Amino acid sequence: MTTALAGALLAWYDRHRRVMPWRARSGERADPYRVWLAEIMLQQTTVATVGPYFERFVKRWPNVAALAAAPREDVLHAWAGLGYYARARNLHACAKAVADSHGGVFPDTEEGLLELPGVGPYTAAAIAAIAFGRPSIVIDGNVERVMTRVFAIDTPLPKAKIDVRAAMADLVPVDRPGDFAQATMDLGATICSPRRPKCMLCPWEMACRAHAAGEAERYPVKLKRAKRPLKRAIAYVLTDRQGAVWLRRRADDGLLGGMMEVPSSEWAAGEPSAKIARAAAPAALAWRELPEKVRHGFTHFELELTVWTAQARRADVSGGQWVAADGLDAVALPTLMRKVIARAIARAKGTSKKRRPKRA
DNA sequence: CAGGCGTGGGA
DNA sequence: TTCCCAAGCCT
Repeated sequence: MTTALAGALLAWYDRHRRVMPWRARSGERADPYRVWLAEIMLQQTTVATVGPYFERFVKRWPNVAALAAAPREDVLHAWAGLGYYARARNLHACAKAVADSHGGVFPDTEEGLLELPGVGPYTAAAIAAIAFGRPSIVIDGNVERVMTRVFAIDTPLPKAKIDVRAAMADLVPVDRPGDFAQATMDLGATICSPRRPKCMLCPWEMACRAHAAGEAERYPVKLKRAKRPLKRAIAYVLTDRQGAVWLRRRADDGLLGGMMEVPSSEWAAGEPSAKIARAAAPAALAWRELPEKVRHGFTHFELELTVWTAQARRADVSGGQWVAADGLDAVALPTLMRKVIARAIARAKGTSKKRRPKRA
């Protein structure tokens, strides 16, 4: 059964369907591998950002078997810059699980999908609906916003998800669950936006209780977030005579897990003392401090790195690896580390004459 | 279960 | 500048 509400949304979706590389054309069956890959990439990440990454991944690894057979380092490297690197580690683990334990075929139920690494409640429901036509209830941030507005749900997030799920129970049309899922997310992304929602264009305008009360923007109700603390540290960029940079791999768990880095002192609240800076340096060398610091925002804190550079011989350090300047694009460097290295190399070449406005 | 976990863009 | 956010998952 399709309710009037769902019908109106699907009609809107049919008129405004957005073309995206991971989306099946109207009437065509979606490829579970592409749906899965896109859903993982889209977690907390914008469509615009994901686009080029998705294209590169499917071109290089056209199916789950190919991805499972790839060295993990290649996957991490291809993911570099996209953020939330646990996704990349889980992506590879998931591909191997599907290839090794499921005969190369994705589970076609919500419960089965939920067992896979990196696949949580949202992603399992989304794949089940979009790739397999299961009538699952798909709730992401967009859907939360849409539904808390339509039904005027005042419960603060994340608790509101319970109420949203209940409100949606009779809403999912069994004949087009995948389209319905994508339609509710598209509605949230394009019409029912966090600020200044375009209610006059919304297929649910007449039904929306928040809009009727003139307070759509008040939903969803959420608690205020604390301000992000600032941490500081020294980052050490060692180069050899040929310009190769000394890198090492971060531990597999935690921040930027499994990715490459330049060494740094402990990331802490205060300004690192000269003593700490020397003690944390990977070798006793003629270090030079760059005048411009590197700032980088993480989800829960802001980081300010002071960059120290030095020229070294390979015998000065052990462990890690030396990567030639023209090979840096070929390793799994997160954006933060690319910024630091770029700053150091620009400085070494004397090309960092970045003009900045004078400050009082 | 609250907090850890990236990044880039828009207001 | 600063804040918020964007198709969440894991522990």
